[in-house]
Amino acid sequence: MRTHLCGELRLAHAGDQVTLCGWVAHRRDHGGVTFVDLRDREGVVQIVFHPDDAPEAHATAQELRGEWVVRVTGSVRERPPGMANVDLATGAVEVVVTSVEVLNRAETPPFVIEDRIEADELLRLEYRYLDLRRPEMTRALRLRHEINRTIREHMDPLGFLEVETPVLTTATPEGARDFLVPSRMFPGSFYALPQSPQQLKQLLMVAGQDRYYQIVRCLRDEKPRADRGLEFTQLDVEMSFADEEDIVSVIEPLYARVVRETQGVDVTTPFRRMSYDEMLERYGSDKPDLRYGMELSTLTDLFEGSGFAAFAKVAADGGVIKGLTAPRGAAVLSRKELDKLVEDAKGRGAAGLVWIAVEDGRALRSPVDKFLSDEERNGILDRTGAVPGDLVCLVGDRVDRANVALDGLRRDLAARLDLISDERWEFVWYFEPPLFDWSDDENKWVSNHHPFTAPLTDDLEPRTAKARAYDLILNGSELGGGSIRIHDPQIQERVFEVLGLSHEEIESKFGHLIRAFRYGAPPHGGIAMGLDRLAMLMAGKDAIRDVQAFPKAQSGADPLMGGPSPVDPAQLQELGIRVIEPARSEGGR
RNA sequence: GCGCCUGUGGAGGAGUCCGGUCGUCCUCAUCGCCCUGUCAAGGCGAAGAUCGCGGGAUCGAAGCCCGUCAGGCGCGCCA
Repeated sequence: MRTHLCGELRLAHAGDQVTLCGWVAHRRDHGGVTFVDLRDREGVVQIVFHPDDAPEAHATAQELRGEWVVRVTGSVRERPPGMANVDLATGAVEVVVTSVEVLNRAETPPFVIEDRIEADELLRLEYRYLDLRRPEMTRALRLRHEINRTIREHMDPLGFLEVETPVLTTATPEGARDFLVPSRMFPGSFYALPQSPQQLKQLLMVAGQDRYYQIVRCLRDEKPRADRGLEFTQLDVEMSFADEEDIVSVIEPLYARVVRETQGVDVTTPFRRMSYDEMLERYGSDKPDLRYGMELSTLTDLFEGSGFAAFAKVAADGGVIKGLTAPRGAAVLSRKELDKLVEDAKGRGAAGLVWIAVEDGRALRSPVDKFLSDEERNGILDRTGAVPGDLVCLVGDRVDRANVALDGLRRDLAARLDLISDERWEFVWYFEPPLFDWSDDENKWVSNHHPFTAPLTDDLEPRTAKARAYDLILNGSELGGGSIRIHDPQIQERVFEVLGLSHEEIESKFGHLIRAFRYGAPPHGGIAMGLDRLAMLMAGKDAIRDVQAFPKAQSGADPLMGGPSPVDPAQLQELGIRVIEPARSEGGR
């Protein structure tokens, strides 16, 4: 039907006779000569209709409207001198049309199909098939394709087998809320959609499959965010006879390659590494953005018995005084903005925030300056390294709350002070996170990663035990994480003990896995990497929606297909399901 | 579950604090006419809206109050 693609034509094609198919992106009618920008997936090329040379085609060209689908035949020629369009990949040439055929007409689209037009998010989702025609969105789809292709090219020679795991699986009590699928064959019972193929990939290791990977859809029925949806895709990996270094040595070159191929940037390997504790100490976060500095300092000892009562009390009660220094912050931020920082810190749960503007001659300007001794003033300057023009922000609170507040502050200030470079790709691993977390809700210890995560040492004291787990962070986003798994039944038993699980619970929740492990489980470990987020970062976007073909709205609704929707009563009958409250009235969407 | 922001011709925005002169304006799209080298073409003209929805106070509401729906961002939740 066609000989070439619109977007592929170059100077080398000059003189060629071509037939193209595509959508009318723009029509420029000069009364005589008429130009049309013809678009397909590969790009846009200018086609020219001359009234004298091809009167019939030119007449048809007058009728053409935006998004009509046409097929044209003509010859490629170099554009006349001075007429080239350097902004267009095909801009050196144009196609002189001899005949044109309208394959389909189109209604006027609800928004212009152009990158620079920012239509309403909802409208874009409703008409996703039009939104995806925009070159920017086409690029996003291609980016995902390239990432997937790169993964397969990387994993195959390393001996990884791509194995599919079921979509209909079993509800797990741990972790996120499951999406449930009612069973017709077993009325009253439900399948669950996978939150991840965690247990299945471990079973594949027991099955002797050695190295497994899968690009797999996972689903979690939790409130979506800009960087996390109800369904998402992960690169799931599991390796037998593997330790941390084996996992890292598979993932690092892959991610370096993705950055090289999609950004044209060489990132250095090995990636930076930090212990979880060090990361929290230095950045107040388990996913710090290392494209800029502003590391946190701890000043607790400086305020023991201080004249500044608020900090003295925090220090006495076992809290911490931590802070960061915003370069040029005092020079740039207004008083109003400084007050906003305090409000934001409170909004993040901290008791408050103290800002200290450093002025010339080591003088300080701060609401609390009058409470500080000279020793404290000098201590602050020395410990933080602040120089005139800088802004020092201090938070005194329980260590977790201080970290949360300062992490948020650090991110906000970096953006406000323009410290973030779009061209830097700062990977960092953390290792040795806590094995357990205390759950206030359940009033017991729970697994930080999951119950099969191997402890770092014999220490299983929940307050201090560390895990053989790891996370990879890029530019302040968590890309993924995993762990070395327990293969020793006795250690597994002790972990279950800490988690307060009875033998009955263990049997009902994890019986199949435990049983499998009795038949010769190899030492193994793995990792799961979020691909939506990776694509989002590589595309320079703020939301994973922008790198998904058909995303849902934040409510979980699907504006394109109209789901979720009520179903026919007969369908419910068959499943043995009665709806208690009608989900939502008609037209409520 | 909670907090914040948004909703105005087909699209994006201004107008909303401080009610009357506002269904007023800008950019794009649409329709018509003109134009033989533009490329976000240009010129002239036209059409297009119960200001998300419901209620309330007011002589009077796009604007104020209450409720509600939808979208976005965040907290809780979730790796």
